Amino acid sequence: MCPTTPTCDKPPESLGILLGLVKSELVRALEQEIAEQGVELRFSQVQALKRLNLVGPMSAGELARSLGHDGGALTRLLDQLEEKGYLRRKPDPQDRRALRIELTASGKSLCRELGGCSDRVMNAAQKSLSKDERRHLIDYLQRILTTLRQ
Amino acid sequence: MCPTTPTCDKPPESLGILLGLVKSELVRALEQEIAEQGVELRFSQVQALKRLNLVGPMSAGELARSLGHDGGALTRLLDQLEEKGYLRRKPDPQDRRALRIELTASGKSLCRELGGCSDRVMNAAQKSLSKDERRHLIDYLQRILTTLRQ
DNA sequence: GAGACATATTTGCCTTGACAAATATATATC
DNA sequence: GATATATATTTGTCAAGGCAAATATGTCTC
Repeated sequence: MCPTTPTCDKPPESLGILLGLVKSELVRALEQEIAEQGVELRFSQVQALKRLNLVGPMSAGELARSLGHDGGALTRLLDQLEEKGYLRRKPDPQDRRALRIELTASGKSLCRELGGCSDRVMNAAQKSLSKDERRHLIDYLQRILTTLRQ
Repeated sequence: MCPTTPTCDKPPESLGILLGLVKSELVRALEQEIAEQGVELRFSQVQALKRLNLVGPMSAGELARSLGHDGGALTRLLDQLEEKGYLRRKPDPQDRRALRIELTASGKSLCRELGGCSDRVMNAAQKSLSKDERRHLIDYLQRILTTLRQ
């Protein structure tokens, strides 16, 4: 229906671009939902809090890797979230170079509030996909990621 | 094998994060491949050139939309590529507000050189996916994108 | 235990890209 | 055809995040 002829208005996006488009729309949708709850947080900040809430305290490096951020970016993300009182940096008793990042009571309660928010957005976004298709999507992406990282 | 218990080291990524991780690895891989060809271009610049090469001259707005960029970002992208001599801005004869962006001879020949580069990277990345799975992946992503844009 | 090397975090610098305001032109309405 | 509104591009401003250097600490080898 849309062959790659020069006359075709919308040739299929390359995978790289498509991924970027979907991600930025997801970010936009989630940030809007968050804002409607009266909370002032960006996508990455929400993801960091969710991660900490899900797996518990961890080092800055671990958190950076799981969010796909560089160390420098994470330092600044932590600054913002600590400033807002949602988490705190504690020294790691085993390793004096490292930090143990943990949610404050306020951070945990925010995560409870925000809990459904993110699920709602993700569900709405994947409305047209069946349960199986959603699983496959995640699976394909994880396989590509694994390949790219060798 | 990896239930969402607090003791699990690597709970599944959220879709939003996973998309970002895959995209940034793809970008990194492509930029490295490009650099190895001795060409100094970033991911977005390559995508813009490929797009122009594929569908022919178009307005700045069209190009921006197909790359998922804002107008301002596109102006600066065009500045860089025009500076390097790969494209030129011509006035649109039908609409004096608009531009007609077209590749120069140098831009076209660069695209020929780069042609296989991007395919190689994408193929390597999707090595573990079958033809059908690759088609499904694109399909799922496009459906999500359509949903998000209402 | 001294030196060499690896790792965790922070900081500085820089590029990319979003958003909004400005400008120019097109289109529609009266 | 004058006015209002919509669209195309450019520019200013800003925040996010990548990379590299700096610092502190851990680990390994002799």
